[in-house]
Amino acid sequence: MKENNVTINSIAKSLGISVTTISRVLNGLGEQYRISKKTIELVKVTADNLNYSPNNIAKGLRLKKSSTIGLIVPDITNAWFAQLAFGIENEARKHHYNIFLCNSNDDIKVEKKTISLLQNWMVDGIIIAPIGLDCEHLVKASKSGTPLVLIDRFFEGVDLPYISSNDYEGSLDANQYLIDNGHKKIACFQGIVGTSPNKQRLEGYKQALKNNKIAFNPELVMGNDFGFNNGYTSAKKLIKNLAKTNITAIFSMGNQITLGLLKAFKEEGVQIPNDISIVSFDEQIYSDLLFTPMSTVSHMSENLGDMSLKMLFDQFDKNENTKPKNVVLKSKLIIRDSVKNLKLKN
Amino acid sequence: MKENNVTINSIAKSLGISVTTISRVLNGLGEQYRISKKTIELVKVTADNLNYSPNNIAKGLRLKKSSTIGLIVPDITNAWFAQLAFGIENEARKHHYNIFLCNSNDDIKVEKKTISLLQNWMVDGIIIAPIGLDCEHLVKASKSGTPLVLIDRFFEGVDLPYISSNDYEGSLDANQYLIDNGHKKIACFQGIVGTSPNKQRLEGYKQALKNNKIAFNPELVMGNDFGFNNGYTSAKKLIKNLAKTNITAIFSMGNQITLGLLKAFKEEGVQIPNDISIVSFDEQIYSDLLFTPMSTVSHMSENLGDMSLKMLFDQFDKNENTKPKNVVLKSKLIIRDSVKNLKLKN
DNA sequence: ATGAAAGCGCTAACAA
DNA sequence: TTGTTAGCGCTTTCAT
Repeated sequence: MKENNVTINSIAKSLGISVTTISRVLNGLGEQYRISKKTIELVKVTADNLNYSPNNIAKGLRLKKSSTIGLIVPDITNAWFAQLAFGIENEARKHHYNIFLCNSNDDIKVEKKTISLLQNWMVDGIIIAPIGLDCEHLVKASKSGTPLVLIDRFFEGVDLPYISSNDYEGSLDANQYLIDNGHKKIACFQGIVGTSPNKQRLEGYKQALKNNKIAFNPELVMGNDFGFNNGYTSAKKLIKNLAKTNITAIFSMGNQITLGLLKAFKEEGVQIPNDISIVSFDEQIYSDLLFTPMSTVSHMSENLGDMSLKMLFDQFDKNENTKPKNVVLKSKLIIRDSVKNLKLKN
Repeated sequence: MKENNVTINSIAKSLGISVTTISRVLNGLGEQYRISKKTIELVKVTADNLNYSPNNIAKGLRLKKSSTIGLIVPDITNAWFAQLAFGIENEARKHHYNIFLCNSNDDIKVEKKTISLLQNWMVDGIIIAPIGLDCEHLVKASKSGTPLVLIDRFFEGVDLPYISSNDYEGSLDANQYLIDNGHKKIACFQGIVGTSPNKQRLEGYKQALKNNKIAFNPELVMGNDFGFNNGYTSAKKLIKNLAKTNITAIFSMGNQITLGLLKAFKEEGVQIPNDISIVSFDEQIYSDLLFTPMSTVSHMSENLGDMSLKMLFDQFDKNENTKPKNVVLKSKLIIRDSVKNLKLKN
């Protein structure tokens, strides 16, 4: 903690002027209160000389406003969330807001704790990519006066403003694309079971099968984590039984999963797309540069930061009749070389 | 801002007990002050029922301690810093500290502003990956009572504790490796000129040349940014004159630069390592999975978060004679397939 | 075993 | 044009 004892109080004393005047001048309210130019100048100069800087904590206590926004993501290491955080932080700074960064680690307990921690910090609002297993604590937070914006995931039938990716559609498209290329036995490498994006993506997978009259086989759905290791171990298992199972394609629900999976395939000499086809969620800057250019579902938006922050600020005005409109990001299938067309003879 | 009006004051009133007692009980000091078990129980239960949660801002003002740490990185989107942030945040949470995340965008002005902003927030300390162009403001901050830990970069002859990567050695190794493989005309794709890692890596490059009696040619050093686009455009330029210049290898100073460069080469059909060899700074989880497995300089440590936080906490104790020891992360050359051995006939 | 009161640094209603 | 003062919610010294 900085040990700068220069306060408006100390300035006031040393100048023989009241704190009010100091406060006013330093907040640019000198004109408004018709404080004499002499005084204004004097205050400004001495504040400068003494290297005064306001104590935001005291300000926050007084104003009941912290100029701080909480950002909760599952994992800042995930490029998608890093980009989100970057956008938000940059935009927030322009508005003189600070960002509390918190990782929930996709752990609902951590998420709940974090929410209340942030509330104790009197954050002016929270932007959160929720785990999605539960939303009671979110509703409670919102009701108790902490504006919320959900990002990436939302809750059906719950009145919390959100910016969501169209996970369902993205998944549907990806799997339809696989099916269009003649794939019928498609393994599904999933993330954390029960989380909202996982549910949506699984729904899309199932629906695509259904639309094409392919029976859903729960044994083809594997894994329970969005991380690299999950992809790696699942892939190793899959490779063992590849001949038996006749699986010809994989639908991967996350970029980290996909990397793990690629690593395993590389180690085992499995060729993509010759031996197995892949479509993966999450377009990345390197998707095109992998040893097999990856077909991906992209669901990023450049101005995600602006958008989410704006949705939050809109709530600050408390104008009940201007509820922020929810946003659904379009997802887009980017086709590259990781899927083999089984309908073509080769 | 949460509008929870439950304060120790309101509890005190409703219970007809003094705030002092409430405060003591709620801070677990009941025993110590020999408050009767009845009262303790009563206070705890009502606090719970009323859903009381302490106002950290008020606490901070009183205690002159914010339980908050500022983290300044150039760009959270860069995987290296994301990993750092993840580690720090996780560790900080265990100690009930919050993290203010700030991107400096490699802009020294932003860095300076951010430092003073964080100081106004009374952060208990700052962990920063400084731009490296200047350190006056850092020294000032440190002297004024805000403990600092520099990460990734440091300043020679300046008494600020740091955890640094051994950029110089890493660069020296990488370039020696290229030279050992018969490369003499090595282009250097650099990041932001003047920043500390860039300087160090450039030094390593120069030294490697010198050690092998190869003249340094400033025209071979190109670019001025750690981003993707810089790699891309520099590579495009380089390709145009590839035949003329006889450049056989590239030393890239950052992973994002390398991705841009790969993109350009892919577009232009330039083969790696046949047409040109590459060694890149920054090992990434996908380095092995690129269309040409990339030889990289790795300089990450798993427990970077713990370490940097610990260095900060050590300073809190203000025990002057236990100054934290600086740490230099070993850099390690990881050899893959992106360098051609020119000494072998093919 | 419990409480009164001061004060952290700031803002703003009210006064003059 | 400037100042007095109360109070944001909390901790802690000093009293009892």
